[in-house]
Amino acid sequence: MNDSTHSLSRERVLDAAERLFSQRGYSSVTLRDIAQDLDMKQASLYYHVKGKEELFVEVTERSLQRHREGLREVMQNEALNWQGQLHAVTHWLLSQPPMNVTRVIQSDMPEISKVHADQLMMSMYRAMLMPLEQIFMQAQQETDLPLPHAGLLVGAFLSLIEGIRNAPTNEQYFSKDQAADQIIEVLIRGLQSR
Amino acid sequence: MNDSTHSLSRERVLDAAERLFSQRGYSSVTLRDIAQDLDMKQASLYYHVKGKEELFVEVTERSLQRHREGLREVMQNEALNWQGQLHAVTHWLLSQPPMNVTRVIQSDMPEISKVHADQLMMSMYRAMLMPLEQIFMQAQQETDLPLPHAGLLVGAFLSLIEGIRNAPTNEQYFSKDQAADQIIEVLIRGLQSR
DNA sequence: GTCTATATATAGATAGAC
DNA sequence: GTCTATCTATATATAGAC
Repeated sequence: MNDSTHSLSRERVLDAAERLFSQRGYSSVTLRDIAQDLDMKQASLYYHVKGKEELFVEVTERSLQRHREGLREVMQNEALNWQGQLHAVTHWLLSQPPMNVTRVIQSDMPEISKVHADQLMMSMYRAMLMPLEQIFMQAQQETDLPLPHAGLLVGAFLSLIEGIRNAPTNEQYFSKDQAADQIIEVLIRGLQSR
Repeated sequence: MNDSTHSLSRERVLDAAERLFSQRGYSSVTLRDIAQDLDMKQASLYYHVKGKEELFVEVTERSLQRHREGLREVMQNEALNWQGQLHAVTHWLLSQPPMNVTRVIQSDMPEISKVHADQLMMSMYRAMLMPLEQIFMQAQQETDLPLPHAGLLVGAFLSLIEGIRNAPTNEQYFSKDQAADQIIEVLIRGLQSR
């Protein structure tokens, strides 16, 4: 899509970069970290990519396109009600390398050029915020409670996902997906008794 | 508490460092950024602090102690029910520079020494996770719904706070506190009609 | 307490051999 | 495609004048 060569080793570079960037953020990850992860030398990466910023933009863009497609599919798969969609997209998001919207916006974006930052913001909106808004707009229509604006709910929901990701697995017998289901049920039904 | 001198200019250094670190994270912020913010030269910072890592640890520790004290106060102020406490601690957290637990753990901690990381993890638990767990344990007792483990709820709640912080203020006429109240009400009552 | 100057370390990037 | 060697830029850190 972006570059010419689609060799296998290039894919490996992108995969490693995406995993590291998405875990620790743009400025925390060095090209040497990525190379080391691949048992390569830092300079060898330059055969595959133009530079660090271009690498970050490409893997983030690639991840966002995958999110766009993945969310679309999981949302239209069997006409679920919005509650079911909420569970489904949660599981799908947790199956992916973390797309920590908060950190990307607050820490990563300021480190790259404005052109690239604007581009990623646009993609992020189209790939994640727009699709998820649809779910909450459905909820708006069905409920008789006064709900916050859908955009606000989407931001809150995406934060929740990242919170679940580093939930303490120590003291419990639950998988991430089970923990996620429990949290999503709270989001749907509330903490309070009826 | 930590160092000897408590001059006014030292406090200004710590304040600037805390604000920048808490906004953009450890590795994104350079000592030059902090110095520039204070109209100083980078080298001048070394009169006040031993180094970047020590500066980060000190301001993070200072912030956590403030959180410990602030949360304690706001929670015992007038015996609120847990719903009221949830709103109160939310407002208090939003009045502070962001303590983005997710980013601190995932991005900042790996950049510092294990000793310092362990120290901060401990303080973070005592200052934030423990006090907030009490609120959710109250909720557990009152509700007849099967709720997730309190630790999981705390993690989700703290993520929510950070999500609210960078909520889009563009298209709405609401303040952060109003947006927060709306989200917390969803957490309490749920999205779904009763 | 802050400065200039500089040392040292590290990161991104390039050149060229293989 | 990957390597070694190296350049350049930037960041942390130190020395010493004022």
